[in-house]
Amino acid sequence: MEEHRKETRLSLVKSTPFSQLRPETWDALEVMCRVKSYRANQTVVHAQERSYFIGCVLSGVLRMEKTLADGRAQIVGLLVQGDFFGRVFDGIAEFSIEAATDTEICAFPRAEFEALLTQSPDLEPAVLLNAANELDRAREWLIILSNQKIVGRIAGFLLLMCSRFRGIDHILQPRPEGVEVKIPISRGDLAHLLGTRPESISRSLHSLSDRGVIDILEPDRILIRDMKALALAADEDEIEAIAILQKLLKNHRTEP
Amino acid sequence: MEEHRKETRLSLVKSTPFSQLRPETWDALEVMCRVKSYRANQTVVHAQERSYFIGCVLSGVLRMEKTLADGRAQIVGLLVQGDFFGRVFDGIAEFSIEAATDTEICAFPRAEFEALLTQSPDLEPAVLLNAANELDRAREWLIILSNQKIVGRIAGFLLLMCSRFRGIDHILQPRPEGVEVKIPISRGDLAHLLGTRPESISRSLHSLSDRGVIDILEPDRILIRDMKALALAADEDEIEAIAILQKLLKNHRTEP
DNA sequence: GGGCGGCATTGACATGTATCAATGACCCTC
DNA sequence: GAGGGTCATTGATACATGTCAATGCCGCCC
Repeated sequence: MEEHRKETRLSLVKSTPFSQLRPETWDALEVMCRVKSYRANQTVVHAQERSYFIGCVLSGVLRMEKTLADGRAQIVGLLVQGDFFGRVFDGIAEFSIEAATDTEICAFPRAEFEALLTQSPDLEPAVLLNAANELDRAREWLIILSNQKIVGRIAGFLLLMCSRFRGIDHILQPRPEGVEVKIPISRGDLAHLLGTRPESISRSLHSLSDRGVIDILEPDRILIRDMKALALAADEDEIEAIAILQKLLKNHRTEP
Repeated sequence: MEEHRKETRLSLVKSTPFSQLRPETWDALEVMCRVKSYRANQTVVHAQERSYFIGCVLSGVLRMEKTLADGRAQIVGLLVQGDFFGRVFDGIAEFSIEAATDTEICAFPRAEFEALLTQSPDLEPAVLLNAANELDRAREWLIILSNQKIVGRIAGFLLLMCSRFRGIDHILQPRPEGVEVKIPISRGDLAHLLGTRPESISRSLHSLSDRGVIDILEPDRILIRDMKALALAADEDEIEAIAILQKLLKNHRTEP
């Protein structure tokens, strides 16, 4: 049990936004938190319900969802190791949170968390910064989703994974040929997340693979070979122009 | 000058998220803030630059943008009366902010704002709640953008305007026939915001108009006649089914 | 007043993507 | 090992949307 607490603290320390916490506050946190486990597809927080804890992800991946009027759910974000969730000073969650994979979270009783917050002024900037970062991340998603073409969205998604999940080894692994990304959700969920359909995801992914930008090792393991080309694909379909140009050159070579 | 301060306070009090502030803090705010004016398309905050103030919108509309690698700008959100912007305890903005229309903002020097924050503990929940609300709003945008069909995105956009800009009379006006929404940005910007092109915006808007869901009084003045149908269009294209059904019935009537 | 430029709209066309249907791979259970 | 389920993939087709081009409207400046 003592071992588990230490592990918990370790995971917390690793999370960037809260890394500015002072040692004495860590001790307090260590006493407060409880580790909870969830299985894939289990619901952690129901939308519109009062939640009595603030959570921090220790392992696994969670998805935030909004349930639409017709019953379908729209994914609005993913949570990974080190991410906090739950509304401080308000208990009502706007979005429900479900485990995408088997998950361990660290739960802080909300009342105690808030009390700690008001008591220690040095904690406040950290929490606010955390909120601001979360906001920026949500806006990153916005940019990806505003991409007209699906290939662009997928490229943006992969790049976002790289930038956000850096250092989380069960998701991102550097290799000599490139970077391997583990997609923590199914094609269907990914399609949903990017505002499209599984079929389109499949096609776009294979299109990128055909161009040599990525390798599909397994359906959920993507190897990024050419990060620059991927960035081009995300920002614009400038890559298309390059591909067409290359094809033209090739035809020119083979023709005579 | 004294008059202007009173007006400023009035506008601030009207803003929902900060409405929980105590009177004594208002006095402090009132002393601190400076009113600044911007003309349409003027830049208020440059991305990646250190900003020395926290802003609150008094009048007009601002757009938050991310400048992409290729020079184009992607709009990630709109700011209206009562919205705060600027990162507390950090100064570096991730996104640039530009005036979409002529704008008046209230600027708090960042250092003083932060000092005030640490001094008065009752302010903290308000600021955190504000951040959380902002986050939820960003995720609302996400849901709208994840809509596959453009009509759905526009419907979602109009509904978001209704829910967010309630009470801001120069944007939203209740009328006997419905609710009039003033679109504060050009078709091009709107298209950009919704991840599409001006032509598609135009077509979708007129499609909704043909169905009687909305009226286009002027290009930038939309009258929502049937809020329920709009919600259906946003959530799903169930409205399509209705339209097809109605057309079938009409054909059936005219045929014999 | 006339010319100019920006904006919204419309049409025709090409392209991308959703949709439907079918297949194969994998995992789980029996 | 057989059978049923889910998931990824692929193909064919219809539809929505991007793209290009042309028009008309309006405000601005000379």
